[in-house]
Amino acid sequence: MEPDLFFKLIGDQTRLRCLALLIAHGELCVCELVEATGDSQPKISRHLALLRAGGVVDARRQGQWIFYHLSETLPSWALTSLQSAADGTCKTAPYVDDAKRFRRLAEPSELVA
Amino acid sequence: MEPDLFFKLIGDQTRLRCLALLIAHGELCVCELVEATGDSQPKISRHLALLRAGGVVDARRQGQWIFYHLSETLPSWALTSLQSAADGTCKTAPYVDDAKRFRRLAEPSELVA
DNA sequence: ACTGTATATATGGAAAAGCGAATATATACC
DNA sequence: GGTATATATTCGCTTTTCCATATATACAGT
Repeated sequence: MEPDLFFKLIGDQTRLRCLALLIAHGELCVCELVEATGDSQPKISRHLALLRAGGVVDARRQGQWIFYHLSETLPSWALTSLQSAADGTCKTAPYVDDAKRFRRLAEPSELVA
Repeated sequence: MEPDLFFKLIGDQTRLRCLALLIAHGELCVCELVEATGDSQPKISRHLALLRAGGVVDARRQGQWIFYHLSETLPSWALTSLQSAADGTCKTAPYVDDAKRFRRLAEPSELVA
């Protein structure tokens, strides 16, 4: 894991939005990220593929869905950076709006469950 | 300070090499960074200008030299990220070699001083 | 004022990254 | 099998990024 490549991967708003959501919620499928961000599905998918190729996230298929989560093999400095990034985004647009949008989407199913 | 722009700035090897040296030594002039990295002066200067424009570093002129240091106004999440970046680079090429080269350059003048 | 050193900027070109639109693949359900 | 949903990939295009080279500016010493 090359530090400059790691930070280059992190240094994109679309990817950072996805990562912020993944950090907050642990594991999300593509369609949840698509709905939370309001971005197109191919766009999100493409950025997730980059994050996965770079070893930042990992994916798990469950039926129709593919769930993404932070890679377990991230070095500690990378994890710390991601946590700092989350601190930096947690009160900033558009990340806050993503979180709100996601909560609105999640609530109904949470109530059912 | 937009998180994605901050990380994009950090996500470049040349800039990360300069930042690693600045974090380790507090304040350095351009020519020291040029010699420690072995990169060309215009290249280093341009990247420093980007870092300064982005509010990551600040500069202070002293006679002929311009000394660069981390900006004092960096939000804490950015500082934490930079420290993590330093952790990630401190044992990796080419950052380690930069540090060695800098130490070789600094030693003689240290002895004089 | 003139020269040398330190630093900055401008130019031009190559490589990479980004996007939308369309298409392809994989799984689920009937 | 056939249709619907979830996800991935490809294509053509535009924008950005990075570099090397050349040039400009600022200060120091003489």
